[in-house]
Amino acid sequence: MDAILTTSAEENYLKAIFKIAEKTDGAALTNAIAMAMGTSAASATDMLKRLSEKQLVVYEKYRGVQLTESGARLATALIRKHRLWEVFLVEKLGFAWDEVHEFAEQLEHVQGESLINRLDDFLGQPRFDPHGDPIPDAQGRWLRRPQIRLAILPVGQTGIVTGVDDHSAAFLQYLDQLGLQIGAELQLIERNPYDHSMRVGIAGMETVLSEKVGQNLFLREVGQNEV
Amino acid sequence: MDAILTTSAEENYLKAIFKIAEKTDGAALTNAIAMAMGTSAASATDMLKRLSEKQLVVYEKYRGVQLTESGARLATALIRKHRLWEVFLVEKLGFAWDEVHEFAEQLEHVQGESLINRLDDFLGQPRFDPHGDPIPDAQGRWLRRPQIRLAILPVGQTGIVTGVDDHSAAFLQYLDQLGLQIGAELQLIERNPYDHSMRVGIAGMETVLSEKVGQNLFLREVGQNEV
DNA sequence: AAAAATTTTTAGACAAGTCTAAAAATAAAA
DNA sequence: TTTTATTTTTAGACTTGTCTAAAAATTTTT
Repeated sequence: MDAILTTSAEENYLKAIFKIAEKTDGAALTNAIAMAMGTSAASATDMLKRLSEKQLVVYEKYRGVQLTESGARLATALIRKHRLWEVFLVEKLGFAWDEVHEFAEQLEHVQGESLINRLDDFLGQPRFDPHGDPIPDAQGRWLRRPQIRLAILPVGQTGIVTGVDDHSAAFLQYLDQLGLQIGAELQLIERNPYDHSMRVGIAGMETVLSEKVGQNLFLREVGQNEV
Repeated sequence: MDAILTTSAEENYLKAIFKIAEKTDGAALTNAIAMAMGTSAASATDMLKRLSEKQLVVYEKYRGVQLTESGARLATALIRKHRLWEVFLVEKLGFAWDEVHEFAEQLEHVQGESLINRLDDFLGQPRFDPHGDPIPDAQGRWLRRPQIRLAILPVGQTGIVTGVDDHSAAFLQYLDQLGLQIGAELQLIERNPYDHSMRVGIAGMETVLSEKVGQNLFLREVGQNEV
């Protein structure tokens, strides 16, 4: 409950650990963390010890770390801040969804509970950010939506774009160009058995998307169409 | 013209130097800087050397520093950011004018030209912050308004509150309580020759204000009233 | 199960920003 | 003008976060 003092660097590590732990079974290995942070394994080891001293992770030599409850709470709060600032940047300041990440990386470290809660209210308590990622509420709870990658959508199915897995500017700009913003409708007409590329319909137009695009695009299924 | 990389600490020193230089004749002594920063003179000396290496100040041993053109430009940009964020916090998030300083201290260090310019547009390019301080534009130009301290306002004169010199929460809250927000009208009825306290009219009510309050309150004179 | 490859940790170093204590320079007072 | 007081600088140390190189532990391969 008492506020633990953390530096920006510590917070960034916590966030990286949180995201790694999400994909694995809760543990994060030193090398994976170093990779995610773009630092050396030696630096990561140093930081893991520091985080361990602050009781934000449980660290076991050669076994990596696991977030403690307060560590996870902190990471979640950080993600909340990041995503709310992204909503602000897009909705209020008019930035494109591929321009906001770096700013949000900085803004998420601004300290002060009341600031982020007031921002949340100002924005109308959005539950998803401009990339479709869920925003935890003040208690750290988030909504999960049923969504499926385009890559595994059944042929003939129609879906609404709900999010992306790849957040790179290059991918987001490509989606913009295709008219595939969040909320756009897409129909999967045919999947090529050779390279798994897909013929799709977007706003009445037909295009072909690579498997890579399919792997990085999330949809909500909305209905079956005859093939 | 090329962007000089600065740390938050360096930026804070630049801001402090700028404010000291405003009050003196352009030079800032080591001790004054240390005092403003709440650090030791030794630490300040270290930093002055660093800023000098980056060509942000001209440093002369035992003589203090003077901002270079790029140093002054950076300090001005920082003040612009601080004050624009304060406007955002008060106008958009609904904070009181005594609550925003600490947040703005953090927000002013968020890097990125486009962010602050878009924020400026979003806010309607305000020329004054919630405390009445002028906000430099993107070119570093600011408006100067004719204003006078209540302490030297002639008796019988009416004024509109335009700003404060003391930005402490205690003072700002006291002003709130008196109904003395920016834009409020105040009439100086009488000045006590013994302690220079003042009998004033605010919104039809009479109160007595100390000289200290008078020293920290700025007004625009709007008219003569018979005594 | 031993050898090879990989991962992780330790050791030692560096930069930024801070500190205290002592030395040096400047300014003020006698 | 000499002494005293003040200001400023230097010297040495500490913390955070980083690095490289080498050592140690673990995992994988044979």
